[in-house]
Amino acid sequence: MPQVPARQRILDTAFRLFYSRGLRAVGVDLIIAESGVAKATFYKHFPSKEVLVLAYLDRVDDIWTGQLRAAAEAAGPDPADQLVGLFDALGTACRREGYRGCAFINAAAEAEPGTPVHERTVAHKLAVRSWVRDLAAGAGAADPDGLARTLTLLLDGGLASGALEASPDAATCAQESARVLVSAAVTG
Amino acid sequence: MPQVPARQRILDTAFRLFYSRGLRAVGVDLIIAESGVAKATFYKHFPSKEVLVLAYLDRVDDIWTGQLRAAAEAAGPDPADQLVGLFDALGTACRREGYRGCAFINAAAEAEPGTPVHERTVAHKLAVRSWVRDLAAGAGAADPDGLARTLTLLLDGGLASGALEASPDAATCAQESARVLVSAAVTG
DNA sequence: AAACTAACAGACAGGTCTGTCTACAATCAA
DNA sequence: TTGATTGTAGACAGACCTGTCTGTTAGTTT
Repeated sequence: MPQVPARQRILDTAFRLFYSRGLRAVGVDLIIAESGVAKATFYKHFPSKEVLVLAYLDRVDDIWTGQLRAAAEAAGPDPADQLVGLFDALGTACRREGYRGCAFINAAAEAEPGTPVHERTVAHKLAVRSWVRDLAAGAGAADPDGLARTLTLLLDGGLASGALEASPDAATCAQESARVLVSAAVTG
Repeated sequence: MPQVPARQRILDTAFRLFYSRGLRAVGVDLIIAESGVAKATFYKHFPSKEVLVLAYLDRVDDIWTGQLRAAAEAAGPDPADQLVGLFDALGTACRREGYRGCAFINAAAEAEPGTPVHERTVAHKLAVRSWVRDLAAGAGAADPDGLARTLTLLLDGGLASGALEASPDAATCAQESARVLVSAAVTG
């Protein structure tokens, strides 16, 4: 009896390899070898590589969304504080060993528009922005939509920059700018 | 006598295909076929695919840097106006047919850290930020470094978002935020 | 005990990738 | 005319890709 089920081992390995090396750079043979699974087992759980990629993206979505919400809630009950606090998740991510930016942005860069991978990325970004917009509305922003757009721009910029230089300066800078923009949008 | 030299045809084709489909998705055979060139000719001008990719990135750097400077200068002589005006280049880019985001960010997503392609991307982003910092210093910002960091975050965020939804809302929103942040950083 | 399930091991097919190679044609300068 | 340059055309090698297939082993259920 395996300590960890085969499906889980495949997904764990895929998560690590896809994120650190990219989708096209990692073949199923490598995932099969590193997860210590038989090829037939792999294709039983994931009928094609694309299915595995989508499962990987779904897991990333779960994790990242959870981290954003946790960071926001840790900032206290005030939605305006939460809008600033969510950037703590960005700082934590940038500091993490092996950080390579946003898995969704990276995936979209390898997928053509209209493909499931690309659309999953669009859906993820829309969901995050929608959540930020709700916070902005709760904070009493004059233009919740605009504020959400701006803050997600900063967030995506920080995610993209973090992939290039591991310095967390971008994250703290994004957070400071968020503080300025939030207070300007709420009081104004 | 060919109207356009072979080297130019190869580079033009590579530019179009690499940008629209990604580096790994486009093989040299496709570039050779679409540029109407013999394989030996291709490898005479570009000893390896990576050399061609770097030449592609250099061209992107030339074009994008030129567009940023032109947009900045079109905003007038005041550096503070130029810091806001450079976002016009982002709006123009997002509106362009077949826009797929920042070629450098996309390239970095497909390249491992430490590779020439990745380092070329880092160098490009540093060069842009250095130029923005000079503008910020000229505008009399209290913290030119921080302002440059913030504005390039917005810029990269806009470039990344634009790859997902073709709407130019992100660009105008980024510009409005830039206006707020610049005036806050200059007067403050 | 027999049947079923899940997993293992790995050969195989058909395709694509990069890069090298040979052979041939056109142009231009000495 | 001869030779150098630049190009075309395409076969080829060796590696890697995804996905299918056969066959074996171990544990569970009936």
